[in-house]
Amino acid sequence: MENKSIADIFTEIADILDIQGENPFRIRSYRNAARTIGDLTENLENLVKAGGNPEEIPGIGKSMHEKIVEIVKTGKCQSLEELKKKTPPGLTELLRLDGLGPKKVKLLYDELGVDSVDRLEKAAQAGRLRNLAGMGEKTEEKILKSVEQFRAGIGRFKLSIGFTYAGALERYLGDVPGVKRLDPAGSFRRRSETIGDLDILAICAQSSKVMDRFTAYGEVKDVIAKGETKSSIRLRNGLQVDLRVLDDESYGAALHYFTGSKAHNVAIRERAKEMGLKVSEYGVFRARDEKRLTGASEEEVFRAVGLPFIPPELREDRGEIAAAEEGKLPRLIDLADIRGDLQMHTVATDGKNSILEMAKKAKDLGYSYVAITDHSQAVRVAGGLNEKALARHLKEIDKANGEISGIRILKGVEVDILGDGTLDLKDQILKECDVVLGSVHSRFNLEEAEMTKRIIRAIKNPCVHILAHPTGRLILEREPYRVNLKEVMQAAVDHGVVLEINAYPDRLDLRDADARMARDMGARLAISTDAHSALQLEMMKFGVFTARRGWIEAKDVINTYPLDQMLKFLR
DNA sequence: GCCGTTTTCGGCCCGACTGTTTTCAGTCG
Repeated sequence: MENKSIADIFTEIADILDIQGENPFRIRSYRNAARTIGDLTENLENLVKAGGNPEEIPGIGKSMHEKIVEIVKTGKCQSLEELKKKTPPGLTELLRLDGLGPKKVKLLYDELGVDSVDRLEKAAQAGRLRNLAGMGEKTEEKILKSVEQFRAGIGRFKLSIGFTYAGALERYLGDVPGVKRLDPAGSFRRRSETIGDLDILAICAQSSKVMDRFTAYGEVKDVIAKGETKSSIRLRNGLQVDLRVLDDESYGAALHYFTGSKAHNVAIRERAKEMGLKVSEYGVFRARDEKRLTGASEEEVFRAVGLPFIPPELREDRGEIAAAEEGKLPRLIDLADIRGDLQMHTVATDGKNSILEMAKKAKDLGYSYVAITDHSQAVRVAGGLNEKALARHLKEIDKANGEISGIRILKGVEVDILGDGTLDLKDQILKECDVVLGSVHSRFNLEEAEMTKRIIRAIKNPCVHILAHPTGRLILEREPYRVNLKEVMQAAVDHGVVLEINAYPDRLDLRDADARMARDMGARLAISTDAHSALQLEMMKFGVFTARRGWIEAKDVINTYPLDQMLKFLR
């Protein structure tokens, strides 16, 4: 049983309770629990079976504990089954539609028997929604649009897509006269691995000018709303972008507010309330007389509630407020701390550039070392190398080192971990490499115990330095394979194997919360791009973002070390 | 349903916008 399945059950309970009009705070408890469980590294089923106590997890109390135990034991949750009897499960899907909340979903079901997206669409097309209380023709139109949107399957976007458009829009809007500031906020600013939309904040003397420019952007498909303070557009690829124009004096409060996360904001506001303050997107106010105290910068907002500045990547209500209060915020790693890149591919296998071209680009990025790590033979589609071919390739690397100065090219390989946990190449050739990455590219469907055993066997091989993309997931495309990550991490710690944060924007593997757990267990990390072209070496920033979201400091990451120290660590 | 250096009971963030309304409910972030 995966944690995600347990979290999904709690989310469904929350959705149904919402539709039934239950106590909103009870609903929030379920949603909070679902979020917390989704962030856990440790598998709850294993924890329960090992006699651990889920109630030690914040937001999990007696009732949730009992349900978790029940779900782990029976695969089901009786409370949810009871709820489903009264409210058809199809209704929760309707909640995913833009503009539809619990009240309208209930109304649609009670009055028209709508219990699916299909039926909703038919009812709307037949003009049967406009007669319902609180609905009219416009609502009907909006719902039809939402159905279309839903069908298009446009949900979340990888962070890298956000970068493409945030950058383009900043350049596009930046030269509008009167624009003083532009800041993308939201999950993008928190460097969340996926984003639902893009929020851009601006200070501009004449807001209508920047709004006009914004809604005329070349990639616009629809203008959803256009006003003096807020406009929304949808791009051709489905991404919604909001632009808000704000005042100087409340800019910091707004930036904090629109950066979120929602859970972080709630926690900050609760804290403010206890201090007799009120925090909103307009500033920090004294509660008793609404006197405005501050709000021009984020630093001021944090100071007003007695906290140092909390970096956006940490604002997930994962303990950052307590840490800030105790002066124990981590000194997060920066891109500038990175001294080398320890995974990349060349034309020898499935890369686009030569060894030298990769090294030159890395040198331009300011690195002092790179490891060339082409695939081993098992990865046939990539033209993986056998022992002979790798031996030749290593000679090529030696040669390339003679043709470039100012950067050291390390000899490496990404060797496949075969189904039984043995490696795809003989130890003898692996020993000639400075950097050996072990990774899984096949047989993703093993049972958890078998996969765990397989990977740990590879970790125990003294030739392996780094476990690459440890969970095999592809964001929005492929779930991680089933593996007991905590056991893998412990094995890595015990055998001095480094765990990778793969910076490829489709992977980001380990993910943030898991990297944090690994570090807490004493593991070292490597942040590597897995670049298949010279240009892709620039993706390092995505790995650094992930590390920052995982509370990682430079000292936890071996490719922030000078070459000698890094090599010493690998050996 | 969760939680507690004021509390084991009584709290639980805050405001804008939209569309439908004669004063507001619902949704969203």
